[in-house]
Amino acid sequence: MINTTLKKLSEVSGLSISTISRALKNHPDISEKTKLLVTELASTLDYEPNINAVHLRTKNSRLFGVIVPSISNFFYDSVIASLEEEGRKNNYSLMILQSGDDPEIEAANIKLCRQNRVNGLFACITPETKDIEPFLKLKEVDVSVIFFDRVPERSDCHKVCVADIDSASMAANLIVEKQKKKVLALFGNSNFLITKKRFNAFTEIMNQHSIAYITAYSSSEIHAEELTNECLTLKPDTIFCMTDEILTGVMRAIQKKQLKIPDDIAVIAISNGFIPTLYYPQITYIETSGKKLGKLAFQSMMATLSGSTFIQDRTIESILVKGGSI
Amino acid sequence: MINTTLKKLSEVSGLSISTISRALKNHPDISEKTKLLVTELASTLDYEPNINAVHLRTKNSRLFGVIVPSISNFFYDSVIASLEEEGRKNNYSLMILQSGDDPEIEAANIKLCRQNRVNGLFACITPETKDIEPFLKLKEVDVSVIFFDRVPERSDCHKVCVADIDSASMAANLIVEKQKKKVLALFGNSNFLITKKRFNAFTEIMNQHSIAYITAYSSSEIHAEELTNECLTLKPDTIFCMTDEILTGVMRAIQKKQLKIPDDIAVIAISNGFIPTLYYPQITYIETSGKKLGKLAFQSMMATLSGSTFIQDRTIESILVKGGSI
DNA sequence: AACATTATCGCAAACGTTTGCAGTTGATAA
DNA sequence: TTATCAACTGCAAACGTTTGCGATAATGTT
Repeated sequence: MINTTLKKLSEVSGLSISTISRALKNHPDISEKTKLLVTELASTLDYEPNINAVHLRTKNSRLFGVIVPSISNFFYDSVIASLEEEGRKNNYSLMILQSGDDPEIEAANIKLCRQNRVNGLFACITPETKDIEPFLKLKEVDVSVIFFDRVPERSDCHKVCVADIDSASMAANLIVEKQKKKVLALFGNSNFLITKKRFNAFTEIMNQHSIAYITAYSSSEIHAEELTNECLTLKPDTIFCMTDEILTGVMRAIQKKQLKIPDDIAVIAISNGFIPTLYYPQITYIETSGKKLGKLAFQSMMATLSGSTFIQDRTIESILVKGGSI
Repeated sequence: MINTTLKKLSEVSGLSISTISRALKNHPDISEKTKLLVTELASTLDYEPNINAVHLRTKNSRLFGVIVPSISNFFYDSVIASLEEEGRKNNYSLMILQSGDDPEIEAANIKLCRQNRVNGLFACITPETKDIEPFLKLKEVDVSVIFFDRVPERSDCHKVCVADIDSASMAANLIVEKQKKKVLALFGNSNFLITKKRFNAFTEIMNQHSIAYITAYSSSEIHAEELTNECLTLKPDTIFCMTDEILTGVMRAIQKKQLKIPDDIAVIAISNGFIPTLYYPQITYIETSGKKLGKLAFQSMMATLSGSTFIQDRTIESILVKGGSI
C-alpha cells in the first residue's frame, strides 16, 4: 500500500485538496466542522505530510547539518545531544555527519548539506582541512555556518570554542599551587590552534614559576600510553593531560606500573567529565562542557539566521572539578 | 543568492531541462559533447540537485531511520557507526533519532520516519514500549523494520540481537571453572527479554554447580554502586556485571574500598569492550559487538528490501576477552 | 532518389505540497 | 427583488526533479 496523501483525503472526503491542507493547519478560513472532519479522517488514515514535498514547496527544510569527527566521542556526543535538544525546542531537525577526520569525507558531507538544502551548518573541521572555501561558499546559498571546537584561524567566520588559554592556565595554576616540581605535559594534535594556545599558556606559567616540565603531543590513547612509559623514567611528579584520550592512555601506564595517585604521581586533565570519574581517586579536571558549547552554538546560529551580520566569536569558560588526583 | 537549478542551467546553456538532467546522469541519449558542456557548467555554477525534489519525484529516499535510546553510549555508538559504514557502501543515508527511553519521543520519532518516507527503520525499543503497533503499521507503507538489541517478544518481526543466553552462560562457566564460591550477579533492566534470558541461563549454571549467588537488577551506574556497597558486606568473591553501566558503578565501589582485583574480589562483565580496558588489571569480559550487530542488521534490512518475506531472527555470538580480573 | 535507421534532443506530465486569488453559497439589508 | 457582505471553499500555479514519448536532423541503405 502507498502513503496517504492530501489527494486521497480529498477524494475520500469530497473536499478539495486546498481545503484539506488548510483544515490540517488550522487556517481561519475553514469552518470548525470541516476541520474536525478532516483531522479525524487524517488520523484514521494515518496521514503524515510528505516532508519532501513540503520542503520543496516552502523552500525551508528546518534542518541543520552538523559535522563532527566522530559521534563516538564523549565531547561531541554531548555537543550533539545539546544541539538536538535546542533544535527540538525550536522545531529544527539535525542531520548528523561524521568526517572521520578525513577531508574528503568532509567535502562529501558539505555536498550532502547542499543537496539537502540545510538552513545552517555546525562544523568541526578536520586537522587536515586547509581550504575552508567550500564552507564559506555555503553563504552564497544562504546557509550560515557556525564553526565549533576546531575552527579555522581566519577571523571572518562564526566560531564557538571551549576555553583554550584559560583551561590550560587553570591547570597550570593548580600545579603551581600544589607546589609541584616536575611536570609531564601531554598535548593533543599540534595542528590545532587550540593546542598551540594551550601549549603557550601552560608553558608560560611553568616558566614563570620555574617549574621543570617535559612536553609532548599525542592524538591517541596508545601513543599517550607509550609516551608516558618513556617519560616516567624521568620521574615527573605530575602529569597534565589535555584530552580524555590522553588521560586514558596515561592512566593505563600509571596503573600498570602500580603507581599511587596522588602520592607517587599527580594527575590533572582537561576533560568532558566522564572518564575522570571512573578512577579512584577521581581525577581532578578542568571541565570543557560540550553541552554548554552546543547551546551557545545554537544561539549563534539563531542570531545569524535572524539577520545578524555581526561575526560571532564566543568562548565557553571552564570550571575546575576537584577530584583527589592532585 | 538562490541555489542553482536545472532550469537555470537550462537557461544559461540554451538546452532543455530534460537534456540537462540526462546529461548529468550520463544518459546514453546525450552526446559526449553536450555532456561535457553540461557537467562543466554545472560544476562552475556549483549545481547540487535538490534532494527533496528528487525524492518526491522518484519516491525513493534511500534513507534509513535508526532509533536508539541515546547515541552517548558505547554500544549504540558502534552500532550506528557500523550501520553508517554499510549505508555508505550501499548509497543509503541514516536519520539518527534518540528516544531517551521515552515512549512518547519514540512515537514522535516513528512519525518523523513516516514524514521523511524512510525506506527502512532500525529500531531499539524503550523499556516501556508496550505497544509496537506503530512500528508494525510502517509495513503498510512499505517500510521494513528491523528491531535490534532490545526487541519485542512477539515472533512476527525481524530481530537482530547479541547473544543472550550464551553470553551469560560463558560468564557463568568461567566462574565455575575458576572455582568461585559466592557470586554477586548484577543484571540490567528487568523489563527486557534479554535480561530475563540471561538471568535464567546464569542462575541455572550456578545452581547446577551449587555455587552461592546473590542477584539484583540495576539500570544505572549510581544504583549499581550502591548495590555493590550493600552486598559487599556479604563477602562475595566474584561480581558479575551484565552491562558497562553496571561495571562502572561496581568498579567505583571496589576502588573506593581499595579491594584488590582479582585477589580480594574477581570481576567479570558483559561489555562492548571499551570500559573494561580502562582498569588495571583489565576486566575479563564477554564481548557483545555493536559493530557486528550493525552489520548483521543491515544485511537483514537488505534482505527484506529485496523482497525476502522470511522473518529474520539473528544473533551475534559472543567471544570471551580475557583480562586479569578473574 | 526514396526510405529506413540512428543519434540527439525537447515537451509535458507527474510527484505532494502550499497559497494567492477567485468563486460559490446563504443570509441580511435596502 | 436585488444588492451587499461574510463565511467557506476550490482553482491553478509553483517548488525542482525524472522520464515516457514524440520530434528533428543526420546518416546509412537500397
